[in-house]
Amino acid sequence: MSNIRDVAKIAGVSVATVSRALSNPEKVSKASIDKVHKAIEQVGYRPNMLARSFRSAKSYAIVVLVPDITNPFFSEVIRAIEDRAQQKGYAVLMGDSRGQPEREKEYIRRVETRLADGVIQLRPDEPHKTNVIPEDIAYVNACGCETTLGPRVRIDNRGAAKSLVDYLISLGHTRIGVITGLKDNPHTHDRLAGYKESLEQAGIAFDRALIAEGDFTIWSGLNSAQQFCNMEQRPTAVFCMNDEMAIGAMQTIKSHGLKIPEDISVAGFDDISYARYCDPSLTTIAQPAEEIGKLAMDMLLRLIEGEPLAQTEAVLPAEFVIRKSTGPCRKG
Amino acid sequence: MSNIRDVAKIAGVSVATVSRALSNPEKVSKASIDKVHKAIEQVGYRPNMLARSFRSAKSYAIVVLVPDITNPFFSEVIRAIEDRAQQKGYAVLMGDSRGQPEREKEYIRRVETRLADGVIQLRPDEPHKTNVIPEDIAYVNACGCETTLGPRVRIDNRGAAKSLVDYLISLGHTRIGVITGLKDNPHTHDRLAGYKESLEQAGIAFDRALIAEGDFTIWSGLNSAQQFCNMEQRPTAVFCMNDEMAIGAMQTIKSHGLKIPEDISVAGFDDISYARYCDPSLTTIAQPAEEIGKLAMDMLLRLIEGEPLAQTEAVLPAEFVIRKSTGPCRKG
DNA sequence: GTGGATAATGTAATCGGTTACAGATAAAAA
DNA sequence: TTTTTATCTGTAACCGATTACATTATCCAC
Repeated sequence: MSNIRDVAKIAGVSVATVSRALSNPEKVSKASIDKVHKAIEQVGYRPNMLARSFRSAKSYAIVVLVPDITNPFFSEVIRAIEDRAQQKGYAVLMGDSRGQPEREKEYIRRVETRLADGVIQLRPDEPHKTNVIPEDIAYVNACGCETTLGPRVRIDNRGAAKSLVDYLISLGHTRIGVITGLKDNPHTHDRLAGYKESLEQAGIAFDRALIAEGDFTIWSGLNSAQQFCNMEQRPTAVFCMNDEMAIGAMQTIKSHGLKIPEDISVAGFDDISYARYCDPSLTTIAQPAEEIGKLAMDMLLRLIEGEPLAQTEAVLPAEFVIRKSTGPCRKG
Repeated sequence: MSNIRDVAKIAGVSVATVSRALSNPEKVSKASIDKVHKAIEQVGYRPNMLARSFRSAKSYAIVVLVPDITNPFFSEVIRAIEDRAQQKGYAVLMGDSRGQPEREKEYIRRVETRLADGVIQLRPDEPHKTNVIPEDIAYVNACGCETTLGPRVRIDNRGAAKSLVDYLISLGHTRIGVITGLKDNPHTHDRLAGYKESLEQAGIAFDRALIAEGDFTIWSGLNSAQQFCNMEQRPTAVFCMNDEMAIGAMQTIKSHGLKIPEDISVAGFDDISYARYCDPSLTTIAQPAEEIGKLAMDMLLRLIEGEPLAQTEAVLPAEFVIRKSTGPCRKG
């Protein structure tokens, strides 16, 4: 492997000139630049970026901490982050924590040990209580909630949930079931607040029996819907806190011989790509995954560069997408 | 930021002792180790891994080159790769090329410039013709085909496709449509070969009109199925070369008022998680994503360590999963 | 007590870049 | 011509670890 000194020797200039020819060409004469490039060509020189990073004390890499990369919503956000990062010359380290605090810690350690310059977290919570992110590392939460601390990008979960439930109520539904995420997940909290707000505004009493706890997996949607289907007085609509659970719920509902939306309306949250293609297509809240990722990356870059943030919180608009899985209440 | 010299000073030992206490504790006395740890605690020292990587000329990172991270099959493989990498102390750099050769090149450059120690490619082709991967970099293809060069992990695409078509034929189908991937994709080639082999063995003539070219997206499945539904003599079964296209095709077929599998059977490939939950659930070939990822990572590690590979090609078994989207031919 | 082996430690070179500083050259101004 | 200024280049220190090599301390055998 050839290094900068080899190139300098061949080109007949000093290492400083080679270095400058590559990173500050405006400080070097055209003649030298030509000689340097010719020499680089000749020996097949590739600068050792590890050395450069080491010297400049910047790794030009960031960590994306995500609970589960196979979740399509997360992978869309990651793609957007990666896109922006690549534009700015940064690499993205995958940090699939699988919900395990130790793994999360491991990745945060990468930042502390200078292998990455910052972290974007794709989880609504603050890092696990035992893994408080050190004050001095650059950090942005890209899946924030109302209660999330630190710089964050989020949508108005409560408002989005409310508008969705408002719509169901406008269709005549009064018994509206909910399949939530895990109880202590802030998204669950915010979206449930929107649900309650909507009911209250419409003068409909809150019924604990209509709340089923899921965990954002298809599987939990399947199970929770079971519970609704077996009730003597079934809900006429079900609001699922993500699309995966809605897809699972639809499966269960159909297997009970019930029709969607005639017997039960179903709505989801996120607008993953399958939402459009399931049967029936799913009414849902479209999160702007692309913008979330881009904006989070931009904020993190500012933090890394030490520039002040224009805003520590960005609330992006979510779009309400009406498809075929919701319809008028038949039972009046 | 404190460095190893600060720690040495506080602990009252030399930097060499501190370094050894951390990486070769068996060479240091217990007394020194204690002093070092106490000092580390005191100043909040975190070793600069960038310096370590630089010195040891290893980045302990690998690049995963993937055409599209939002593809659920890829993200499962990536998760497995990441899992193994983390176990072995390696980081995974996301390389979402979005099919663009320049981006792919950019990521390969990261390896050449020592920012990563190797590459795992999740695309059946060799790197784009213009981006030949240099001989001297550690490289494994995790989505290989019969024609893939270099170390590779793959399934028997041809055999899997054949067994699937064999099954359709055993159900009485003789007009079996195919929605392929892009024409020049090696997977398309291998799977089509399996299809033809099966037909030939059953004495069924190959009919060009039953082949529709897709591109592995849901959207292309939707469109290609359109073509089949409009034929005067429709196929009674459709083999889609991945699950996304099958999901799209089912959508189109149902929208034409046709029943699956009564009027048309549909089969996919990959067994992504939605295959089980779409309506009807999808008959498909389950690729062992987990094993593919793990094995590819293990092979790459051997290459990085300079150990010889036991085998340059690993062919893993694929499982044939029969669900509800396929049934006996009614017209037969 | 002496010699030799073993264990523990320290000094300083080293990895491959970047960059402060100084020196050289050339062009412009006096 | 001399001075000033701008442009270009080179020397060498530096980043923070690892590690070869040298040194010292410790222990055991004879």
